[in-house]
Amino acid sequence: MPTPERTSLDGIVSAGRALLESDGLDRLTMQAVAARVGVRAPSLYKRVRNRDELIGLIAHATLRELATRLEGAVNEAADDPRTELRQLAGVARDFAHERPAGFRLIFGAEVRLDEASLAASSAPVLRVAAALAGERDALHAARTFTAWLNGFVSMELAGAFRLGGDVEHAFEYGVARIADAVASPAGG
Amino acid sequence: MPTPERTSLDGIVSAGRALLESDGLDRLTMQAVAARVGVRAPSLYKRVRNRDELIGLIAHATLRELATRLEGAVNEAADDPRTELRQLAGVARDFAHERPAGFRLIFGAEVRLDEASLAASSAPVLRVAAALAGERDALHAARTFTAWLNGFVSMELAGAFRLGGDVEHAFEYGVARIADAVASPAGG
DNA sequence: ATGCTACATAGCTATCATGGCTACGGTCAA
DNA sequence: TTGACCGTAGCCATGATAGCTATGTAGCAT
Repeated sequence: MPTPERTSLDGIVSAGRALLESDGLDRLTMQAVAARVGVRAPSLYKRVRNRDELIGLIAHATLRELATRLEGAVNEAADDPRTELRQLAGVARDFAHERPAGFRLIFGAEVRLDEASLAASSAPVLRVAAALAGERDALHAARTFTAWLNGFVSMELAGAFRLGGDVEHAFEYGVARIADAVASPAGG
Repeated sequence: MPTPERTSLDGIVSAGRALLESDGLDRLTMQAVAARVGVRAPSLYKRVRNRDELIGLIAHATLRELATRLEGAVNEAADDPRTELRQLAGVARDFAHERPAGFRLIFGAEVRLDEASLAASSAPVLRVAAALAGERDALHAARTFTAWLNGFVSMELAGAFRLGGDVEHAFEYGVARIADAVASPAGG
C-alpha cells in the first residue's frame, strides 16, 4: 500500500451527518466536510462522486439508524399493538428532535431513497398495523399512521404549530385517535 | 417618475413561482428569474433584498392561494362536516399535485411563514374540525387532520409510496378514518 | 406657455466572494 | 520504481454589491 489513507467513506459520511445537524444542509459544503475530516475538499472526490451522492449517503445512513431504533421500540414494548404503535411514534419523534435536519432529509423530496432501506424502516410499522387493522388493511393503516406521524413531526420541526394549545397533548391525542381509527374489531 | 419600470414585485414573484414549478428550487436562480422578467439579475435587488426573501415571498403567495382554495372548497361543499373534510383534503391534494414545488416550500422548514397567513389557511380546517369534534377538541382534531394530510401528500410527492397498493384508495381510506377518529358523538 | 436644469430612480456593466468540481503533479510506503 | 493518496491551481456558476448611465418628471426662469 502506498501512502496511508487519512480518511474513509464512513468518516466522511459521519462528518457530514454531524455537520448537517450543527450547521444545516446549505452549510454542508464539501470544504466544511473535508475540514472536519482533516483533508482538503478535492480529496473527498476519491470516495464520493459529488455532493449529491454524499447527501444521499447521509440520508441513507440516517434512515438505517431510524429503522434500527424502530425495531428496538417494537421489541421493547409489550405485545399490545396500541402500545407498540405509541412506542413507534414516540421513538420516531424523539429521533426527529435529536436529528431534525437528518429527519427532514429523509422525508423531504430532495433524496431518492432505495427500496431496501425503505422496506426495512417500514417493516415494524407494517407489522403493528397488521396486528391492529388486520392483514387486509395493513398497508392502508400503516400509510395512514406514517403519514400522520411524518406530517406531525414535520410541522413541529417547521414551527408550524403556533396557534396555541399543547403540542405534547396534541401528539398523544393524535396517536390514540389514529390507533382507534385504524383498529378493526377483528384486529386490535 | 424616472425611467419607466420594466417589471414589478408581483411580476418577479410570479416569474419565480413559475420557475420554481418548471425547474425546481435549486434552478431558481436570480439570473433565471431576471431573464424571465426581461431584466438583468442585479436589477432584482431593487425590489427584493436577496434570494431568500424572494423565496419567502413565493412561499407566501403560494400559501395565500392555497388558503383561498380551501375557503372555496368549504363553501362549495354541503353542510355535512365529513363531506367538507373530504373536500378540504381533496383540494389540498390537487393543489399539491398542481404545484408540487410550491407545496413543499410551504410545508418544508426552509421558510418561516408569518402568523397571519398561517391562521388564514388554518381557518377553514379549524371550522370543520370544530363541527366534527366539538369546540373543545377542535385544535387537536385540526392538527391531527392537517398532519395526516400534509404527511400523506408529502410522501406521495416524494415518491415514498413504493410498497405497492393503490394510493388513491389509501387516500380515501385515510380521510374516512381520520374523520371517524376525530368525530365525537356530540360533534359530528 | 416654453425651454432648460436638477433630481430621483430603473436598470446595466463590472466586479468580488464562495462553492462545486477537475486536472495534474508531488509525496511516500511497498 | 511504482502506484495510490492528497494538495495546489484553476474553471465555472451563482449570489451579491458598487458605481455608472439613462430616462422622464418637477420646477424654475424666461
